[in-house]
Amino acid sequence: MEYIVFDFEFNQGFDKENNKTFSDEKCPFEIIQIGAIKLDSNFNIIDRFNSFVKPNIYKDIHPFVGKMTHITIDKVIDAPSFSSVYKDFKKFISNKSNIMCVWGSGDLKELYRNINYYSLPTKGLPKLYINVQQYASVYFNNPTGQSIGLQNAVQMLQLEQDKAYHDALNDAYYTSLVLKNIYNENVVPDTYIYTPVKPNRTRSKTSKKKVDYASLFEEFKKILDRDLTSDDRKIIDLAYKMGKTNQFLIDDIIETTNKSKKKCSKSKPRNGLKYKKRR
DNA sequence: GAACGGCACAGTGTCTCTAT
DNA sequence: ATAGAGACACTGTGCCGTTC
Repeated sequence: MEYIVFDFEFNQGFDKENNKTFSDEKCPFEIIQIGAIKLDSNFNIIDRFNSFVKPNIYKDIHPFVGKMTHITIDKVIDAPSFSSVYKDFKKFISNKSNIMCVWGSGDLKELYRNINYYSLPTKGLPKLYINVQQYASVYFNNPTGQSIGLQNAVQMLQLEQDKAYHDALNDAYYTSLVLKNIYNENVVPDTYIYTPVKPNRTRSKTSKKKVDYASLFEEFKKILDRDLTSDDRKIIDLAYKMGKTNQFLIDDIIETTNKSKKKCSKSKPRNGLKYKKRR
């Protein structure tokens, strides 16, 4: 039994004319590099895989991706197609009973999404996988819901960092080091079941509600029977948003309605202000 | 039977983090 | 920049029991 630790670099669509990111719903992240490390059962490196993938969905490298990964269009333009690299990658995996190891579950999801996009067969891909990030978060006692980054994990383990991050092969290498260092009997492979993201679960920009400030200010103008100053507008805006949080409702008011009382007893009280400015 | 409250649960929105 | 996950807070809804 061997471990296949892998990592991908992705590209996204970028509209140069309008300076905007766009995405194909079927495949928002196109794989442009596959890097992998093969480990034996004692976590010794026995093989490596590294290949760029010629972009087909998004023909240019997204500036954000280019800046972070240092991948330029020149590096990938003559690279083999995804189907060709995928075929080689499956050869590298070699055995269906090997265990796939990945930093976060996102890479696996995107792998399957890319495979589905090109209608390629998944037969031969191992079903068992280890999400190293998940186990690392537990290992470092990260608060629930807060997953640790790869670089942080490597730093916390005081491992040598002689390779650049955000390179598929290097990141796979660092992931394999982390796995080797945190591995214990509690680290058990899980079965990966690909579930396509339901479009209605993702937040759509069109359904997001906006505050009708014109009507809101007009209403206050009528109530106060005067024009509003810029300070008035700021206060109204803030009060409107804070009001929606119910943060200044106190027990006495809550007890008047049983429904609210129940809700408050069920929910943990928050500390401090509930209203925060959005990023 | 209608109205209401208690309760449980599903759905939704927000925040914060990660990934590229 | 966008996408996604997980935690949490809150809302809506349906079922059931109680009261009038």
